[in-house]
Amino acid sequence: MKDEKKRGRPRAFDAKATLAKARDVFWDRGFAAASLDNLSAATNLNRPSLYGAFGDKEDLYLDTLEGYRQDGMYALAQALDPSLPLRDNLARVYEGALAVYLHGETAARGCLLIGTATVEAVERERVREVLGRSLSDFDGEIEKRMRLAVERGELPESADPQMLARLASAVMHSLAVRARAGDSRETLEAIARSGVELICGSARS
Amino acid sequence: MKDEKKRGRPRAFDAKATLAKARDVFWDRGFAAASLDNLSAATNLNRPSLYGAFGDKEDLYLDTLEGYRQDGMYALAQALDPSLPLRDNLARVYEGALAVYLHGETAARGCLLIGTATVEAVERERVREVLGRSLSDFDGEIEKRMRLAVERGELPESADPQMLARLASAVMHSLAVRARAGDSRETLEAIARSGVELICGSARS
DNA sequence: CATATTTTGTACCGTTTCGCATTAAATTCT
DNA sequence: AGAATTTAATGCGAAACGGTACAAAATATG
Repeated sequence: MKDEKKRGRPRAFDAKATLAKARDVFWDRGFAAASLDNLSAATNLNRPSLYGAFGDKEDLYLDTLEGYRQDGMYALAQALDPSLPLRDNLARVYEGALAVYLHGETAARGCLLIGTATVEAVERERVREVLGRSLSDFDGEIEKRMRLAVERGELPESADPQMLARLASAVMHSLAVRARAGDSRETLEAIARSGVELICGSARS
Repeated sequence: MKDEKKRGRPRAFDAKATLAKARDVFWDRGFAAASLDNLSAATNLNRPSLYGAFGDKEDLYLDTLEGYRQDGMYALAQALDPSLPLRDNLARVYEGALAVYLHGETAARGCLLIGTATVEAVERERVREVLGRSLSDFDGEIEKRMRLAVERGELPESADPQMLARLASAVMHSLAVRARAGDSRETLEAIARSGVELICGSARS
């Protein structure tokens, strides 16, 4: 399913690598301020090639968002390894997020979705749909782990897995915004630690 | 200090009302996607008048952000009325926020700062500065109330007012993002309730 | 009333924007 | 080898962009 020789002239670029470069442009500038010329320069692709391969600017943007979402979900599942205590799971989630969020040149980039899709969500339905789905998928994955924690006794029976998951996500949303607002790594790590403590606090383990 | 008769032709518009209309445009479209024509149409002001009164687009945007920040700080101080229990204070903060965030035509607008300034913060230092200051001022105001709560015994001595305040803000940040992502009022209210419960949970009152 | 000063409205400028039309190049199929 | 097909590259073009020059209008001052 990989190397089906297609008929015409072969592509001189790797679609995945191109998407990654386009993603970085959107990440820094946002969707609206990223011009096709910016994207063309960053990907070393002419505008017509970009257009032919990915569609218009919004299509390309949605592609990068979808890839980012999938990468995030994979990293989340890794961090939530159920053989580790819930506390460690959450700490790993935040640690991994901060590693991504703080990687910026002039200023930290935060989260691609929260940092750049949120602003477009009001007027672009497709963006709003991806953003909404990304957030709720994220919640859902954490919720699964929370439910397991209740079953195992890591959390008391009275704990509400769905709500705890949403609050765990809330801390991440805040880290994403604050990173982009210029908060220091130390501050963000302190918030992450306190978040873990508060959410796992009811666990007497 | 109000009605100093200035020399030339008087202004035919109210600066504050104009800023409010411009703010609405930025709120829906974001800074980058809001054109001077959009702003001119919404404010019923010609572009040169806009420019003369508020400077360039970024200046105008920063003005609206600053006004929004001040309004928010005032509303926050009101909600944190120290004659009420901490629980009620937090609930009022979130209730007031949701009333603002859910007011949208097609989709909910969320928070002007988190929804539209975050994306510009990376490349526009002045926006990043206002956003950072807004977030930390907000944290600080809640922190004051948290410290009072510890003094009064609403929270245990072991509670960390600064961190609890930052986590209380985190819930707000999440509400802001989720509103714009299309979450329902019911969902957001449930998150707010759970947030209050979790943060005030250590209070045995 | 004349002058100075500020705001308003029209029109315009150079640039950038997105998207596409067209042609050249590279590969497979016959 | 030649036809068919897909991609690459150049360049165009109409529209939108932010910003400003300039003249007309409206007020205060002398």
